[in-house]
Order: sequence, then structure tokens, then C-alpha cells
Amino acid sequence: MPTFLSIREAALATGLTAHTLRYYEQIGLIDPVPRRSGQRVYGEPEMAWIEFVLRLRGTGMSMRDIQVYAELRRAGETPENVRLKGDLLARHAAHMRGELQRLTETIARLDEKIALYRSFYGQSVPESPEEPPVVAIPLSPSNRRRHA
Amino acid sequence: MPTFLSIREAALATGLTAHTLRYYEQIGLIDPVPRRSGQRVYGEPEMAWIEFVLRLRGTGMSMRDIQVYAELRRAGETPENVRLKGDLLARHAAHMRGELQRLTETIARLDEKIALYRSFYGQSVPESPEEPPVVAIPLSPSNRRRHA
DNA sequence: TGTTGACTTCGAGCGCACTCGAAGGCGTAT
DNA sequence: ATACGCCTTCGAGTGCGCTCGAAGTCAACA
Repeated sequence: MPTFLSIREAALATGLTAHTLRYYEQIGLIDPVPRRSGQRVYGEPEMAWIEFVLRLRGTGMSMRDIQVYAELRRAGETPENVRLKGDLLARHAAHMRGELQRLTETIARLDEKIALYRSFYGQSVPESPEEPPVVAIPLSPSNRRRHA
Repeated sequence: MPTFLSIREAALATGLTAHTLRYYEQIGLIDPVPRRSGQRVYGEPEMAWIEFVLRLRGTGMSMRDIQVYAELRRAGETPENVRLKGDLLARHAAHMRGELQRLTETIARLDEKIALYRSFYGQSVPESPEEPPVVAIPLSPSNRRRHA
């Protein structure tokens, strides 16, 4: 039996707010969600799509580009659209590969600098971004995405 | 002989605008630049620091965190400050490593999807982000940073 | 019947990182 | 003498991606 979620449940499942889910639908990031007596009902295809959208967003694709992709999807699987979607993703992948390279290079530079500092003064370094040190300089709240 | 640049030249060299250079100085991202009869004179240390700042920015470090780093630098090379700077960089590096991993994973997923599309319809894909296709869906102008 | 959850539309606000322009002044080079 | 480039301060505006709240409606459940 397939599962169906209310907007609240969908929000919980995705880490978004109900507000944001409606907002995404409104700006065309998400297809119009099926309603049952006026209320949105999120099924598996909807949730899968939302998760895909969040993955794209999570890798830095702009809302605009995700919108374009979503429009192409809505427009149906014509050969042309399939090609356009493929190109869009490929361009983003290429972009990401560039980012990745710059990140890698800068990490290397930073590591050198860190090692240098380290050699002047002891260890004591947080290794995981998920395990922030208990006492630390507060990294600014650019953890802007509420949940996630 | 060391080189000295006017603000205009420094702007040209960094790809920023004079406006932005003053802005960065104002918010403490850049130390007060030495003046000659009131006008900023950018020497090699200044340019090196600006370039370092831009590298950090380019890898997604927030202005706030760069500010913190700059403050520590200004505060002098006490063991404590050296440690704090090291930690800050290390935390950022760790963060980047996380990003990098997510990027890598999503690229893999995208590549699968692209291959799938490809198998339905021909080739024709831009490989480099620096060589956009001549005719294409306009990727939205999230090339927000003016130059660079 | 009343509470709950959801619905709609609207409009304001926020944090980030700029970006621009105006106004008025100063120093140096031609 | 005048033009040029720079200075300062100020304040407003931009684009992104939300985020929130208010107001009023409606349907299902107990």
C-alpha cells in the first residue's frame, strides 16, 4: 500500500516547513500536488521529486535552474525536452566539477597553513563539521537553511 | 623595487571594484590600507592578503568568518590567536570536505541520469563550464560575482 | 458545536554580499 | 586654472531564498 502524507508530514519528512512547501509549489519548483477535499496529499512520486529537488539545491543549483528543469519535466518527455534536461544537468555537473577542483586546491593550501600554525602551537582541532567543538569561536550562523 | 598600486589598479588586478575594495576595508575584511596624501596605496602585502581573502570567499567561506580571521590576524601572533586561526581554517576545511563529498555523490547520480537521457536521445553536451554552448538554455545569471 | 488543520492571498521583512549614486572636499599633474 | 582621481559619508537598492504573519474560509473529526 502506497503512503500518503499531509503537508505537515511532508514537511517533517523533508525538513522543510509547510510554508516552504507551498512556496515551492507556487513558484513552480514542485508540480501542483494532488488534493483531497482541498488539502494537499503527498504521495511517493511527489516525495521523490521533492527529494531530488533538494539534492539539486544542496549542490548549489539555483532555484531558477531547478525551475527550468521542473518546467521541462512538466512539458513532457519529448526528445527535445529530454535532450534539454540532459544538457541542463550536464552543465550543472560540469560546473560542480569545477567547484570541486577549486575546493580541492584550496583545501590543500589551507592544510599547509594549518600545519604551519600547528607546528607553532599544539593540536586541538575539530575534524568533523557535524561535531562542532563544545567551546569555540561561533562560526557565524550561515547555517542558513533551517533544517537539513 | 616593490610595486605600489592605486585603488583603481588594485581593483583591476583583483577583479573587484574600487567601491568594493573600500567596502571590504570598511567592514574590516582588509586592514586599513596605507595612504599617501590621503589616497590608498596598495603594496605587495596588501595584495597578497586580498588575494587570500578572495580565495577563502571563492570557496564559500562567509564574510563573517573571514572577518573573524582578519581580526585575529590584526590582533597579532599570540599563541592563542595562532591556535584560533588554525582552528577556524581547519573547521572551514572540514566543512569543505563535507561539501566536496556531497558534490561528488550528486555528480555521480547526475551522471547516471544524464547517461539515461543520452541513451534515449543523442549526444551534444557542453563539457566545460568555461565554454558554454553557443546556443543554449540561458543558465540563470547566478554568476553573481561580477568579475572573477 | 467546536477545535484542528489545512486552505488562499497578500504583503512585509530578513540576512547576505554587494552595488550604486550623490554630495562635497582635497592634492597633484598639465 | 582646471581637470582628474581619489577621498569621505550616507543612504537606498538589488537579487536570492526564504520566512512569517494576518485574515478569512472550509472540511473533517469528536
